[in-house]
Amino acid sequence: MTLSEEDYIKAIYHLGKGENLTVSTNAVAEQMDTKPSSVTDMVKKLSDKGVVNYKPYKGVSLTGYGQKIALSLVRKHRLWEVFLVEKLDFSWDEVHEVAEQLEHIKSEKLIDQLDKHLGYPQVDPHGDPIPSKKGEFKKTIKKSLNEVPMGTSGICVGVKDSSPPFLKFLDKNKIALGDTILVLEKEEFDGSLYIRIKESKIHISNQIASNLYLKITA
Amino acid sequence: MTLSEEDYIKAIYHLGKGENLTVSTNAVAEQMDTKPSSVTDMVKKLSDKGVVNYKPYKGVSLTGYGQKIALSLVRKHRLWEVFLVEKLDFSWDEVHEVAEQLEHIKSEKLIDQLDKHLGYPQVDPHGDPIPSKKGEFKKTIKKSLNEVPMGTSGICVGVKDSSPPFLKFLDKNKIALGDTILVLEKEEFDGSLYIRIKESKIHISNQIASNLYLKITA
DNA sequence: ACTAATATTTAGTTTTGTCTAAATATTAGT
DNA sequence: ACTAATATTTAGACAAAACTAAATATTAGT
Repeated sequence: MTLSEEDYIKAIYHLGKGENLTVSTNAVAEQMDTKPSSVTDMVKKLSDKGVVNYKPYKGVSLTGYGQKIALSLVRKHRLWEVFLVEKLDFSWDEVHEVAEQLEHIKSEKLIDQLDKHLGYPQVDPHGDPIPSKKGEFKKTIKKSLNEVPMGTSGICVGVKDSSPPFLKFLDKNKIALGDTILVLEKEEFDGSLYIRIKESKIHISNQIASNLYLKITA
Repeated sequence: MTLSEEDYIKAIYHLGKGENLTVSTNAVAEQMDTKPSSVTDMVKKLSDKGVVNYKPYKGVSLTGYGQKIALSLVRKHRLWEVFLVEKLDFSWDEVHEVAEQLEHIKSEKLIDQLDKHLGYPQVDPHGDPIPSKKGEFKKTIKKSLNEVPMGTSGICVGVKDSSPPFLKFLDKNKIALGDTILVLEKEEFDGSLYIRIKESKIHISNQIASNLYLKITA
C-alpha cells in the first residue's frame, strides 16, 4: 500500500465508525481535504485491489481485507501516540500530527517491539482502544463523571462547560485532558465525588463531575 | 523537502564522504539504484532550490544549506538506530532499513525528545557519530584492537578473518558486532590484551586482537 | 412525476519522479 | 590529435495522485 492509499483506507474506516458503514465519495473528500473526483479515482483503484467495495453513485465500504489494513493502521497510530506521551513527554494534543506520519512506517517487528516496550497498552492517550495484532479491541464510550458506577476508571477526554472559571478550576486542581481518573466514592448527601487522579485523591462537587467527560471501556 | 529529495541529498552526502566532495551523476545513480537520467533531472531541481551546486557534466556537491539538511537526516537516522537497538532490542544489522524510513519523519520536537530519552548518545550502534542539533560531530576511525592505546573504548564493527573457527570463538566469548569494548591492559610478554565487554573482563591473544576492528573517535 | 438542487463521475490536465532511447560531451589510448 | 569508449544530458513517454470543468445521476420538494 502506498502512503496515499493508506490515508484513504483510514478515512473510510473512520467515517464508517469502525462498523464498516458505506460512506459517500463527498464525505471522504471532505475528511481528506481533497476533491470528490480524486476520491472517485482512488476508490476505483482500491476496488481493483480488493480493499473496498465500490458501486458508482452508491458509496464505498471496506472489504474484510481493507478492514484488516485499517485496524493495523489504527493500531500503529495509537501505539505511537502512547509512545510519544509516555516516553517522550508529548502532551495530549501534540501527538496526532506526528503519529499520522509514524503510522506509515513499515516493519512488523517495529510494532511488536514497540507494543512490548510500552507494556502492551490497551488504550491511547485519548482513551481510544488499541487493536491487538489480530485486530481485536474493546469498544469505549464517553460518559460524564457523575453517571459512571463507582470504581470506574477512564481517561478524561473533555468538558461540557468550557468557561474560563471552570478551566481555571481544572488547572488549580491539576486535572488535565488525557489524565486517568478513577471514581472512588459518592457522597450520598450532595452527590459529590471522591476521585483519584495521578496518585492524589480529590473531592469534587456533583456540578463539576457533570461537566467532565471520561472515556471508559464499554 | 520531499522524501525523494531527501534521499538524493543523503546519497550525495555519503558519496562525498562527509567532506562535500563533488560526485558524479553515475555514482549517485548507482548508490540510489536508479538511472543517471533521473539523477540529472533531480539534481537540476535541487540546484534550483539552492541545495546543491551543479554544472552539467561536472558533477554535483552540496551547498551549505544542503549540508545542513544532510546532517539533520544523518542525525535522525542514527538516533533512531540507537532507539531501535537500545529500547526495542533490535540487533545491530536489523536497524538500517527501518531507520531509513524513520529518518523522514518531520517533527523537531520528536527528535529533541528522542535525543533526550536516549541520554544524548554520541554514536550509533555501528560506532558512527551522531551530529548535534547544530550539525557538529566527532570524526571516527576504524582500527584493529591491537593498535589502539590502552584505555581506548570503541564499538566492535568488524573482523578481518571471518573463518568459521574465528566466528565460533567470538560467539563462545559473547563478542558480537555492535558491542562496546574497552581495552584495559596489554600483557607485555605476548601482546595479549585484557578487555572489558558488556560488564565482563576477558583475556584475548594478540592474534585475536589483530582480527577485531574497533570504531573509535579520532 | 417533474424539476431543481445536489452528489458523483468522466474527461482532460498538471506535477512529481521515474524510465528509455537518442544525442552530446568527456576521457583515454594510440 | 583523433577515435573509441564511457559518461552525461536531452527529449519524449509513463504512472501516480491530484485538480478543474463538464457531464450525468440521484434526491428532494412541490
